[in-house]
Amino acid sequence: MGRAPCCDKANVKRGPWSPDEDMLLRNYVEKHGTGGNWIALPSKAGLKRCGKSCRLRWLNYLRPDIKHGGYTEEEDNLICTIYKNIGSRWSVIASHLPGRTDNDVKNYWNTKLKKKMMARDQSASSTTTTTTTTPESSLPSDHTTQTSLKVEPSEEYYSTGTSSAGHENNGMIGNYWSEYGDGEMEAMLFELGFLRSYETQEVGDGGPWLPPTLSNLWEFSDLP
DNA sequence: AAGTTGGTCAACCGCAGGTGC
DNA sequence: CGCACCTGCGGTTGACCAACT
Repeated sequence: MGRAPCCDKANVKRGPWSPDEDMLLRNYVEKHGTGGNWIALPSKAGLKRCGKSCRLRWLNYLRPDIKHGGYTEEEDNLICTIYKNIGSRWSVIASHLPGRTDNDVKNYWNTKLKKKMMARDQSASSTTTTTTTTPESSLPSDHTTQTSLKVEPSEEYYSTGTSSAGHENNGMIGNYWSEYGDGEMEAMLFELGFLRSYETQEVGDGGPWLPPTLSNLWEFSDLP
């Protein structure tokens, strides 16, 4: 005996959502919230849909803060950098892009960004300039082409805030620091142009890890 | 004009993991 | 501890549309 299906497939509507269905779902969630139970939500909202379908529709399309399309160069590079560090963990990648969903990021990567980055990698490999001492294994493969990849760091990255790891210098950066390994984080920061130079620091036994190159971060006011 | 091909994106599927009983 | 239920996730599918032949 297998697991019971999440819904009665014969009695739920499938396929594209109609404007009426969208309105029902939006109205219900805005008025009552999800109640932490997507399975029961469709019947309460008057929808003949599977709970999973409702959840997906809300998260990927109806949420008020959703952005569609219009990816910036900065977002492209951030997606690429994180992807090369952690792979296809779309929910993690999307969590670093305000207003973007995992589905959206995944689609964008598969349809556009992958090709774009492959083309960029190819052109990078055809050039022979190598300007850093960064370990190849821990960096995006196109890290050597800083000029073509250069991202203009934004105020957002430098927004004030205190990370759980005590990297009080940055809001977003601190969040990343608490999520990724120190080496990876440093590599990513260098990639994005936040570090003056990339150099690792040995961490002594027992001692608390200190952001080795926090002083190495460009101040927002004196970014190169 | 009709058929074909390729790109895009919303939606579905099935699995893994978390949680409560 | 084992089971059932639920959510979240990543991979995949399929409908739609535009460009091309």
